[in-house]
Amino acid sequence: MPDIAIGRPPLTRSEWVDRQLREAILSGELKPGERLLTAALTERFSVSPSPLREALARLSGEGLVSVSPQRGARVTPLSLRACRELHELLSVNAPYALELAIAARGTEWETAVGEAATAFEEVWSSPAAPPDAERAFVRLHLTLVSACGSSWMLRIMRTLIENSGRYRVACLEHTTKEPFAADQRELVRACLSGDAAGARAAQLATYARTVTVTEQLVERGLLEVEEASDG
Amino acid sequence: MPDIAIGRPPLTRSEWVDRQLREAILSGELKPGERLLTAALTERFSVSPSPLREALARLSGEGLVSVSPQRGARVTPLSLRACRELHELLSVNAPYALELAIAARGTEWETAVGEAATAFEEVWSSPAAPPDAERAFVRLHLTLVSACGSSWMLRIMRTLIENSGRYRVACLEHTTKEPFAADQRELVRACLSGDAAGARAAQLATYARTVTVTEQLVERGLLEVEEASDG
DNA sequence: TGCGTCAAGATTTTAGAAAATATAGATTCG
DNA sequence: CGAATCTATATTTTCTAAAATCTTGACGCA
Repeated sequence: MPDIAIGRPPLTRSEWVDRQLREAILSGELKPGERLLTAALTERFSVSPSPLREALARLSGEGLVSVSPQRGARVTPLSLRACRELHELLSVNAPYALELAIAARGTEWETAVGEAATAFEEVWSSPAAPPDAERAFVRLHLTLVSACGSSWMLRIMRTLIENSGRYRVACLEHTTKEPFAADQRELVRACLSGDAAGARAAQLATYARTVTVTEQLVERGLLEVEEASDG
Repeated sequence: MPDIAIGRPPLTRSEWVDRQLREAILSGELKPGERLLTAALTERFSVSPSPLREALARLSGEGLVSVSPQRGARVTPLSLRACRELHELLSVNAPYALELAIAARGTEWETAVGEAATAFEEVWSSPAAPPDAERAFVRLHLTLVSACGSSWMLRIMRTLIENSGRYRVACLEHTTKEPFAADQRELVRACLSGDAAGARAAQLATYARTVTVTEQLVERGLLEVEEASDG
């Protein structure tokens, strides 16, 4: 009966497992397509099936894991199609969210953005591991849109950014970070100076880049994605 | 040990409870803000806490129920703010989804739309109960965007439409259906004739109408919404 | 050899009860 | 009398174990 494996439980075990799993998936430790065996996970996290299952249900709702009714759960596979869909949705929603955030910007938001940008810069200007870089990326982007004033928008953006992050991490393992970092620098500059058009352009550039790089990686066989099963 | 209370379980009990709860919430039987007591629900559905809790976790992921860590779950309250946010998001995403669907339209889609439109007309031209009307509405709109080719878009649209449906049901209980029905007729006509601009206009009209009517209902005290708690 | 059937094992899913946590009411102290 | 504390109760949350379901591989038959 080890109290709790490591790190403090946020509140409930279910929530704690949720975060652990999310982190493991986003970092790529649990690989796309990998089966999520109840037995293995209850052992790993020292919890019983109930909270584990609840966490899986939540993650499934966000698209990070896929569950088939009586066949268990697995980390949602990567696919070119999903990559394009996600970034298409981001292209539609993110500019709008950012526009709202910029229009409503205040000192509080600006300092938060500044801090997130600094953290981003520190990680991305050093040879940090892709998962760490991705964490900073997600933080920066969520901070940027946090002032949009719409909790539904935030919910959707969070889901989209997290899911797209899985592709970004994959990209960063095979290509240079520079172009991405440049996009984000421009994005932050534009946001803090109220340049909505510039911000929009920078956002779209990053999304397009992620899709392009992903496509290239798949072409070169460096990234395995789910084969399209139409039948 | 009554096998299963009523109606056949789709596959797992968890899924079955999910659908029952979803239906009860969307129809307004379980009212906004109402507490969802574990004991009461396990009794009502003749299931144990495990599948119930899993269903609640999923519904919470879609915004239909709100759970506070150690304080239980409740039907997510209605609020003017959420209503505006939802329809703003619909205004951004739905036209895009519909544009894709119209561009990719085929005979299969057209017949499905036709059937959904017929079912819609039958229900909306008679004095049916709002929940029945809403079911037909959701079906029609999901069918319309089903051909968009993006499963992520469908996921988001489904969530948005279902949540906005709670406000539509509330509206229909106090106002005439006519204007809404007219919007949908125009929407269907435009879609089937490939008129993307007209379809977009009809969509936006419905969304705007829902927000407007909701605002009026709240003003007149006919609809109770969560008071804005900023602290 | 190829295909359908059947057992054995693995895995998910559920139940029922126990543990942990929050809530409300009564009590005591200042 | 008011505030804080404590106790009893209600509720959520979790665990253990059992039931249901799926998967795998072997066997028999055409």
